[in-house]
Amino acid sequence: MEIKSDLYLGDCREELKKLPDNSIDLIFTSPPYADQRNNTYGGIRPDKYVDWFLPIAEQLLRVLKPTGTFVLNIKEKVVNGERSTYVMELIIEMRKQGWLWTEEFIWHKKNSYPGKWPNRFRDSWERLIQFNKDKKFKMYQEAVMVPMGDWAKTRLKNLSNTDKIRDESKVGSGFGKNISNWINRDKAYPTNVIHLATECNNKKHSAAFPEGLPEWFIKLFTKEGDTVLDPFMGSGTTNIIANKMKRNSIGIEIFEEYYKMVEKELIPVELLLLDPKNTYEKTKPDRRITVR
Amino acid sequence: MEIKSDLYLGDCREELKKLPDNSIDLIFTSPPYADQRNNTYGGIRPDKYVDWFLPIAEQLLRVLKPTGTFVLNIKEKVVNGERSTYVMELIIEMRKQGWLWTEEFIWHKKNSYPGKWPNRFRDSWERLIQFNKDKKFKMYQEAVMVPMGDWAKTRLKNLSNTDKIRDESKVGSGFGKNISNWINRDKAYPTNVIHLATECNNKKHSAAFPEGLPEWFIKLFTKEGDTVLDPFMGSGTTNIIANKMKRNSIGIEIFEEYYKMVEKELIPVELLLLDPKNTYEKTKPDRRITVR
DNA sequence: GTTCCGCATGAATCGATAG
DNA sequence: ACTATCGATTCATGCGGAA
Repeated sequence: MEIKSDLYLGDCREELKKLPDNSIDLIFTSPPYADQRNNTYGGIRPDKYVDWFLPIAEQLLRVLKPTGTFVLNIKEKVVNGERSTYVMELIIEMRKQGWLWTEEFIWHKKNSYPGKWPNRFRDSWERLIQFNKDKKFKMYQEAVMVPMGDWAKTRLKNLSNTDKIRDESKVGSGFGKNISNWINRDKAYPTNVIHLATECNNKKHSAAFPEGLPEWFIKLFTKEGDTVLDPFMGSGTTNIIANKMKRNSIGIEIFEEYYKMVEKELIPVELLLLDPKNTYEKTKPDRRITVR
Repeated sequence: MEIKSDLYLGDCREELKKLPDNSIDLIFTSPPYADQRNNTYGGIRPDKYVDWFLPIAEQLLRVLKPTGTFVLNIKEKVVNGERSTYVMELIIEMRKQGWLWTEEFIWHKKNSYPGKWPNRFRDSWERLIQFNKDKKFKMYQEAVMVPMGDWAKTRLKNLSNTDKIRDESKVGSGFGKNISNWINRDKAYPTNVIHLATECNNKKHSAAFPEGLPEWFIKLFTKEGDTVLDPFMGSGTTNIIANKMKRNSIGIEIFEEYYKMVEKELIPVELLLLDPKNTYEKTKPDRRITVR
């Protein structure tokens, strides 16, 4: 199977128009938050945020397949001691465009930014808002099942390495055959709370979110050969992970430096995928998501 | 110190009018969620929820002290495959009444209700929305501190050079007050994500939330002798915990059976408090909150 | 080779100071 | 009065060098 990654350099308000209707299976993106990342999209003011995002949301609605899903990672900032309301207003307005607000997942960031203030604690969670075009969307729940209970974990630890390799060589289809007989009873469906630490220490690419985050949603909402879009590509975490998981990916980035960086990283990944010996699972077994 | 608990039997839309202005330090409540508890508040439909709640919110704004806090425990239900928007609309409308939306805490329910749906996972979190009347409200952060992570113990023994450098570069006067913050510190401030299991095995009453939840917020926003209000008392968890923590409490309940049940439970608590040997801390040391 | 330990830093937020 | 800039605060994580 040939996996493609298409990158666009430019403002997604324009670049999105180049994509055909009903062509995307999953949109996973983290737009610049209000007054954040001022160097790229010019620091959108909280009170202008909804107006700025709505035309983009309309394009996203057009390019998404009816069975597809849009996952929006966002969090409102504090202004003048209060949380801004632009995220809630955005959800209400996007519903008027025709989006269905299916669910809100919580990303719990265990290592949230430190600080002490007289009137508030550290903010350690972000929203992952799931939108759909249609009530009938595709969801592969089995792909993100997690081991149940502690004893299951210890037994997994005691498995031989060969068992682990065989296990992990079957991505998307759950666990490997040889242990599936007894592990099957001990898998549970996850919840709508996702525990992941931020990667604040990665020197190569300091991404807004850890790889595990797009990985989880790509597993849940797409299968191999599907197409993933990130209109605010940034350091390209979504696209790189999508490619490693054998999904086609489309990325749009306004900032040339980021664009070229991602381009450079995606080429080796593609060469790697062409070699049948080098699968994502064998070379990077440690990339498995840790969701509790 | 004499601790009182006043219970009102009736509809809080009427009963709240009996309370004086600016008299409450903390309102902690979990109102009937839309389309539930049909026997009491008549099963408020999601599309009528905001209209139903706003007059109550106005009364709450009136009775709350300017330094007080209102914590609203709520979660929107799924209607027709979509999350309802009434909670978001409520926040937006309450701000127009004069409420400040200070923060949104997440209650992560570790043992959420099991279940499986084709297009959705278990819902394991609820909103705890903090409203205030004024930017200057009272908050006793030290009361809810949690044990620090492991690294801190070793770091406290021999402060790293980084801390000294960071300190000196900013303060200039060497390690003075900054270091003293770290000495003798084995606790850290919590975040805005609260981990508590739901109480699934409480035989007497099926409360909307575990005792630890009101306990945490009572610790955080009140001191002994303050007054806590729950206008939707239900099984009285908030009031009973408040009394055990030596806070005055006011509860309003529309359903007589609940009202009498709470009344019966509160009397023994008050007798207990009159005996100087029986303090909350001595008799119930295990009630301390477990938040991670 | 493990394990241990030092180290840098992150979608943050507040209050004071300056224009 | 209202906005822009700046310093101070503080904890979990993963890396790399040391034991």
